[in-house]
Amino acid sequence: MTKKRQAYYTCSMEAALNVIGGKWKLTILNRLLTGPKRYGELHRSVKGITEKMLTQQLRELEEDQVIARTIYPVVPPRVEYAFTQSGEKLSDVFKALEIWGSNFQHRINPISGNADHDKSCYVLNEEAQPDQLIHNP
Amino acid sequence: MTKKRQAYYTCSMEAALNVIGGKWKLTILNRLLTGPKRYGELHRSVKGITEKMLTQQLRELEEDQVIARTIYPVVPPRVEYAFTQSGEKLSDVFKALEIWGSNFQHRINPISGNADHDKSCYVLNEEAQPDQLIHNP
DNA sequence: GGCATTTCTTACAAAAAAGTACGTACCGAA
DNA sequence: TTCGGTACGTACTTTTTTGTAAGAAATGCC
Repeated sequence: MTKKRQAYYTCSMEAALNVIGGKWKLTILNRLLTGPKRYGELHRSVKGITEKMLTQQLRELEEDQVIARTIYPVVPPRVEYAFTQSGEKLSDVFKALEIWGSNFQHRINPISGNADHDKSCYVLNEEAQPDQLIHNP
Repeated sequence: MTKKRQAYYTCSMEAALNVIGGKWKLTILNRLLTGPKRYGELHRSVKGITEKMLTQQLRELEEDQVIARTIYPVVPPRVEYAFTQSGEKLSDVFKALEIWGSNFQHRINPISGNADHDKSCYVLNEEAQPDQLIHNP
C-alpha cells in the first residue's frame, strides 16, 4: 500500500484502515506485540515479505507514528522497531480483530484446526470460541 | 479488492483484514450499522462509489457471510442488504477502529475539527477524546 | 585489499484492484 | 410503444500495489 497517504478522511475508520491496511502491516505489527524487533528479525519472522516491502511498510507505519525507529550507531547497523504509545493502543483493535477473525475462520472452515497456524502470530489467551454456524434461511 | 479470497490464513487477523479490507468495505458496512439498506440507498450514501464496485463489494461481503441479501420479487426490483449475526459482531471491531482512528486523526491533524466529517458515518456516542500529542524523543 | 554483515535504495516488471462506459432485464404507466 | 426506475453485468482501461533483482554504505577482520 504505497497508498495516497492522505491526511484527511471523512471517517475515522477509513483513517484507521489506511494505517492498518496493506498486505503486510498487520503481520508486522503483530510481531511487534511481543516487544521491539530488529529489521532482520522482522524479515525472518514475517515470512514471504521482501526487504523492499518490509522497509516500505515500516516507513509508513513510522510516518503514521504507530511505530518508532531506533538506530544504533554501530557497524554493521542495528535498527530496532517498536510500538509508540499510540501504536500500543492498537492492541484493542487487534484483540477485536483477532476474536472476530477467529470466529470467521471457524465458520468458513470449521474442520481444520490451527494446523498451519503461524506460531509467531499473536493469539489471544482467552479462548475465542467459534460461534455457531449461521445458515442462510 | 478482487483479492485472492483464499479460505486459509495463517493468522486470524489476516482473515479479518481480508474481509474488511478494500477501499469500500468499511464504508459500506458502516452504513449498514444503522439498519438494512437498499442497493440504491447505499449507492447514494457511499459517495464516490461506482455501481460496479458497490455490487462487487456487496457480493464479497455476502460470500463472507458478513451481510445478507434479500430480494423482494417486485418490479422495479427491491434488494436489501443487512448484517448477518456474524457481521453484527464486527461492531466491536468497528468501535475499536473508530476510537483509535479518531485519536489518530486528531494526532495527525489536531487543528481541523470534524469540518468535513461525513455525516452519514457511524460515530460512537461516547466522546473519543484525542490523546496527547506524542513527540519523538 | 577483499570479504562479511546489516539495513536499506532504486529501477523496472508483474499483478491486483479500481474506474469507465455501456448494456440488460423486468413490468407497469403514459 | 416507448419510457422510467432499480439493480445489476461485462469488456476494457487506468491506477495502485506488490514483487524482482541488483547495488550501496560503513567498518572490523583476515
